[in-house]
Amino acid sequence: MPYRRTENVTRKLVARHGAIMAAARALAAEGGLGSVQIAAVAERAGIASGTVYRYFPAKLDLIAALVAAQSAAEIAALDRAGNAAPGPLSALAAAIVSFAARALARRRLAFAMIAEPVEGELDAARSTYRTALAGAFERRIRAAQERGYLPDQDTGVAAAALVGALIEGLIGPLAQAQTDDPAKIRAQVQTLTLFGLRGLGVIDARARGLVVQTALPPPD
Amino acid sequence: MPYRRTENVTRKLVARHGAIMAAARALAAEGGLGSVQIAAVAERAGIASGTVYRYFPAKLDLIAALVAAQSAAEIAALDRAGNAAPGPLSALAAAIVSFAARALARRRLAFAMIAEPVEGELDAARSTYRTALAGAFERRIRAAQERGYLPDQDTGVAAAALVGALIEGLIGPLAQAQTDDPAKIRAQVQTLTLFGLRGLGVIDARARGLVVQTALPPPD
DNA sequence: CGCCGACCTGAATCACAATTCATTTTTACG
DNA sequence: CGTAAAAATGAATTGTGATTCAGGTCGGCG
Repeated sequence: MPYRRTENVTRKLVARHGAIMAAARALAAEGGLGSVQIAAVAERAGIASGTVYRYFPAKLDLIAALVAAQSAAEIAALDRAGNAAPGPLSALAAAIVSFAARALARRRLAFAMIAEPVEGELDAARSTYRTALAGAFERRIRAAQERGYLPDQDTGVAAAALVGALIEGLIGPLAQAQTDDPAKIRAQVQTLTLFGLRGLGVIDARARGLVVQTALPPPD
Repeated sequence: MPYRRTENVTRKLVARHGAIMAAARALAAEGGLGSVQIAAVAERAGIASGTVYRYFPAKLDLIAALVAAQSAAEIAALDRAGNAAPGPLSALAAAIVSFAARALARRRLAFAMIAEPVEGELDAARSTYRTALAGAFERRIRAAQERGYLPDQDTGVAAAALVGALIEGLIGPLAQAQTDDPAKIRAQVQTLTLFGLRGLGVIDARARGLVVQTALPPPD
């Protein structure tokens, strides 16, 4: 048996897988999912285009992996923020603010992941993310509702509306004119958070101090 | 002068232009903008693919025309609904309900027009629609705000959030599971209208009777 | 050292639609 | 009818990227 996959080789393979993902992510962050082309990814990762296919059977799988990773990271952050809050309503507010602030900090990438136009098949990969995101918010909404903090409502539709309002308000084409001025960003996040909370039925979110500290730019 | 473009011929040309647009529209309604392919449009319109190019210099122009027509029709309907209302807030509510009900009645087409993923260039045509739509809502919001019916807020961001909430709640991937049951549809429209009005700062939209009659399916 | 198979390479191939254009058909009118 | 210009046709061309694959390279091991 003249060949055996040693630890050393395995490490190298894993590193390459990571390099491909990182290259794809970087390209998406710069030019959107449309810029994630095999040739470009390969060049960026310092390998030949054919090599990409030794790690991902097709481009679609690469994109799917990218979206899944990003999705998991965002939802984890959002859950973390919520769990650190004292009550259901402030958990909801924290989740919203967390999502909004992170999305704004990486507008292009966030847009690519969740809203940017791409051709058919590819989109299926992303709807997973939207669904997961809405699900995460829906859990919070339901929790608050059950304890009487929110009026009765269809939590599924409400969660979708919340996600839509955040996406469109933050990263959609309509918000493209925004600057990088931190004050403006903070104001935008507050406006949206307020909109979302009010929409869900929170009576006076501002007075209740739910919309206070806009989280700082995320780590990672 | 052996050839002159007669009235008769002109009529035929106009009819063809219309047939092409109609074919494109039908395809978009069935399979989304991705299905709007020159060959398919031509076949549907009963002409050869090359002929399409005698009416539209490029596919992009055809799509742009399609979106523009649809956009104008939707915004006109929305304005009409608003103008028929007695006050600013009910105008806003009427506009929202109008948009929501019409979109639900033609979910696929509405989605194609405003939210469905498509490749780059093509999307530029659509952002016009989103912008126009947000603008229409923003005018209503500002009017209500000026007369003290709504709290101070960034009307641009608020309008975008409203549009986002409606789109995502109505026709986005998250809402795909909806049935055609009229009762459910009405409930969904109400939930979203309520969400939107509350989000904008209307204190008790339901009690004020703003969210009452969900408009019947549109004509056209 | 030398061999083996896993790995990598990147030019060639394939797929898919938009777009072109040489030809054919239609229309108007003397 | 015959002719000229406009219109229409649809097969061929083009462009863009994904995907393949016939070699070349590399790491481990006897």
